[in-house]
Amino acid sequence: MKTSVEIDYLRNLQTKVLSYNHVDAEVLKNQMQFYERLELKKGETLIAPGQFVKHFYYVARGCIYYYKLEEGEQKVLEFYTDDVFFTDLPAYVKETPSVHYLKATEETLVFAIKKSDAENSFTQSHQLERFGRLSMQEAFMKIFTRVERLSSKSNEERYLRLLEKRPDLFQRVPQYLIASYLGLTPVGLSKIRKRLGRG
Amino acid sequence: MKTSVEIDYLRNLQTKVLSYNHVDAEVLKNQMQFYERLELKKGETLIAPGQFVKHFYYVARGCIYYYKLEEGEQKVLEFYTDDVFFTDLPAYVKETPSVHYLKATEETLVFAIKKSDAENSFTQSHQLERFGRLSMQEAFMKIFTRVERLSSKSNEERYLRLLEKRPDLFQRVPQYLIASYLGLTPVGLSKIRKRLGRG
DNA sequence: TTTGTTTATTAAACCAGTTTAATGGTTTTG
DNA sequence: CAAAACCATTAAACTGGTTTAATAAACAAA
Repeated sequence: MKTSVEIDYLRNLQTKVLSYNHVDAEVLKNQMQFYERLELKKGETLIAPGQFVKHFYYVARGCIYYYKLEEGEQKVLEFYTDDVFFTDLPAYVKETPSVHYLKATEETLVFAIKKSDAENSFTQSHQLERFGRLSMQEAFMKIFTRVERLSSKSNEERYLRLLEKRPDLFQRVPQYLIASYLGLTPVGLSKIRKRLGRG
Repeated sequence: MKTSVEIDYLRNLQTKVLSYNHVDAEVLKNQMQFYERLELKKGETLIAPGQFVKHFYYVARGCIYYYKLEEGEQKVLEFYTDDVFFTDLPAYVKETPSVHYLKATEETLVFAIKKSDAENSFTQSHQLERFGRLSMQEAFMKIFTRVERLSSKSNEERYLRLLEKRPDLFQRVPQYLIASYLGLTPVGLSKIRKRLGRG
């Protein structure tokens, strides 16, 4: 599926960066040149265990899921959908082989910036360095609220919250991946849904 | 308890900052002047629900636990012990009243920097801004591995891991707080310990 | 010292999830 | 279009935790 006139996704990326901190137009424009466009088909893998993670990514459109294989079971850590930054941070930061997968659940457009380019631009621009700090801070806060919910809410409450906060996921992602994300088996999630009358 | 010659905790704090990024001696020395020394007695509260969180903190010595009251139950999110940074980040960032507690489990020494001072120094020094980014990145990675364990390890495995990684906690913190941190009731943790032969 | 308070353990009943397996519906593909 | 692959649901047996309550042990205070 494609709109007749393609959206300017690079512009969205710029807007995203600016939402964290002001960056001079020239610096920002220059920064955009480092981003490489990548189209992923449904089911295509961006990162697999053993690989080094040399890029930071931005999902322009589509959905990437981040998971790990634990005793043959997929354990979903996160879904990255339209207009967010992501990477496999442990491997990216430590420059060790990944133990995770990053895979598209649907046709997905991402932009990728090389680690060396990203780091150079942080060094060259205090504004971009701040963008880096604030975006990392936001990522921390998101995952923090997740830990908070994991430690104080029931599975049922977390299911209901996800249904409310990210209803789109239930359309675009198979239920067994959502179950895994919620820390449940597909059977367990099905029982909860039954109990709630298919809420 | 006190050593005959008091340790220079401010020097430890400087070393901590430098472990993230180089900062010119003069800038760092100047930065230290913003830190206010706070001594907390056992059980003393640093932050309680309803309060605004105007500082970022550093535990020089002792232990602070970070928790929330959920239907009358303490839900422990983290223990901050010697030589780490912490604050109630959601309230600090959003400047809304806290919904958490930060409380000392023992006699604790903390250094506090006002948010306005911290932000000014980030603006004035690119080096400090980078320190901010990298320390936030480290915080993210720590909490990320926690989510990973919560979603793929059993309670028993998480108990054993905590025992291995932070054995000191079991000496200085009551077991029911550790149980809460692990997402268990005190009874549940006791059963696991029994099963493992008081490992 | 004794008394009161806090903490850890145990037991028993219970429950929200798991595991395994079978069924049926839906989507993909040759 | 038919065949194959994938996915959600259900049932039944099971399990690792919870809840509640009682007991014991450790600690603090007077």
